[in-house]
Amino acid sequence: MLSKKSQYAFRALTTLARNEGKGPLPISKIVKEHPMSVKFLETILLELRKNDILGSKKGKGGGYFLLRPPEEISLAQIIRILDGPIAPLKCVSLNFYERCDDCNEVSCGLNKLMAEVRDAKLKVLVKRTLRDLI
Amino acid sequence: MLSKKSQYAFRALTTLARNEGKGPLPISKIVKEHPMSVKFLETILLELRKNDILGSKKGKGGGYFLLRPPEEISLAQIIRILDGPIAPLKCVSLNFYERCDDCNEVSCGLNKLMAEVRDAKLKVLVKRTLRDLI
DNA sequence: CGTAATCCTATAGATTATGTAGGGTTTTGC
DNA sequence: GCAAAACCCTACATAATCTATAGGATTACG
Repeated sequence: MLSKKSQYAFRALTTLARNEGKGPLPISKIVKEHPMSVKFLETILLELRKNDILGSKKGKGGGYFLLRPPEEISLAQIIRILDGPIAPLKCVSLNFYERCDDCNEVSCGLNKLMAEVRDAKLKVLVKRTLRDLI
Repeated sequence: MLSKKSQYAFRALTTLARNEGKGPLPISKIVKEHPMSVKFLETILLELRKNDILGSKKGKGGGYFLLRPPEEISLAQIIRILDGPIAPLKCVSLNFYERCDDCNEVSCGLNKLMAEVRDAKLKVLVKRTLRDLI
């Protein structure tokens, strides 16, 4: 399940994508379109900025903007930043791999199947971008 | 991410699937193959029994057994019982649907994409069964 | 009857998700 | 310059969920 963080992020990113090329958009404007806690959204956008999805401009007339065109920002990138692994198990995660110590022959059977699930999800989440969200 | 509950369940179910047709298998035997908390596994197997995945026999010589052959028990069934929805959003869930009140044109764009993700996951999770785990 | 097993429910403890608080810093426009 | 607008930062509060434990009650076999 997508966290609220990711859901809110996608709403804000939709607005930012629509605003592409029109300069920075302040949080106040985003919240006007999608009612939610300003402070909470602030922390989310900050996280996206630190992960090079968004740029920002301070001061009057400032705000947030996409660093790349919407079609170059996949849903997978956003979800990984805000929710972590897309794979159902860490031991088959591409970006958050962790060895599973209790991985005997059995859970390894599960591994293979969960890698299939991971690939199925990724096929959609990598192909689909913010452009598809507009 | 799969919960520990589901992971433990799959281990136990693997053992039970291997034991198919050989009568009930007590928890003590399962835990011998997969070291874990007996009590925790107990609550998990109970849940699977209440959801018609497992049958049980009480008393001496009792234990748990599959109610259907392994190839008729999909991973999706187990995950839904123990972890809930497979869809990334309740509002596109087939088995756990809930209306999302804040579903304007934007989150609905997300809806469609998340339904794609759901279908991609289901394609694997419905096709794959306990038989594939053995 | 004694032992082995499941059945049941409550709750404890840990972790994560969600949101809030309270300021600090930078920039702009007058 | 200075005030307002906006982002920046971090800690904390609260709630929910996950994980696991406890302690018995019930049933069945020999």
